[in-house]
Amino acid sequence: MVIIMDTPGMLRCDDALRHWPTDEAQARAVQDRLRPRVRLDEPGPEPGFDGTVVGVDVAYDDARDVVAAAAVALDARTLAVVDEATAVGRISFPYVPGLLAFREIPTVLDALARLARVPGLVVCDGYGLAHPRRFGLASHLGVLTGLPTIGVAKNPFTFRYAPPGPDRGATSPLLDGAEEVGRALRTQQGVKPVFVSVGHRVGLDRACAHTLRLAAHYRLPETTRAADSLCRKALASA
DNA sequence: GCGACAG
DNA sequence: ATCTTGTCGC
Repeated sequence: MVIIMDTPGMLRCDDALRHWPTDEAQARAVQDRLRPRVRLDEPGPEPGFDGTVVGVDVAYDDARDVVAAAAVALDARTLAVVDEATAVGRISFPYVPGLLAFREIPTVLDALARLARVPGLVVCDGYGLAHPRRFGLASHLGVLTGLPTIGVAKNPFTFRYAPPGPDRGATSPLLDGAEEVGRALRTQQGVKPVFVSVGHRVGLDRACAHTLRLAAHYRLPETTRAADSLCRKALASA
């Protein structure tokens, strides 16, 4: 069912899924066990690299207990859509702040595995390092797949920030106390910033550069807009 | 104990 | 995330 591409540093995703936690205590233990495998020492692919940037997103129908995920691949140079894939499944975990990954990742892995090419970068809805235990959705997905990942969130979660300057590209630190866990990034003039954090194998500067480049026309990156639209369609026809 | 809380 | 109409503005 889940066939993940051959990536350096990847984990046995099928094992991870077989031992998927069923309660919050188990889930937190999984995060604590996997967190040391996050790699924060790589700059990550440079904007315009030769490969694909893949956006992933998930939509839910709690009444039917159905979840649909989408993965949309854009050419990193032209930002043209070159591939897309979807997957549907059962809801595997409730929404608990701090444990979002356990709700989203199984179906996202299914969708990712149906892409024709290995992504060069995966853009997630949500957070990576900016997480109570420094292991958000983007970091978790990165560690399981071995792929470079970043998180782009629409809300500051529990973190603090001063509003970035008014111009497109302005940033300000996203803070957990005194620690910078990500950045608020103004992607368009006159709109609320988005909140960028690193997931796995990507530095914060490049994470922001990719996000800004992907958000040339709207507040949110094209990757997440495309994935959001596709997973809703997949849910409607599931 | 109470409120806050990615999606 | 999701429930949901019209409406203000470019």
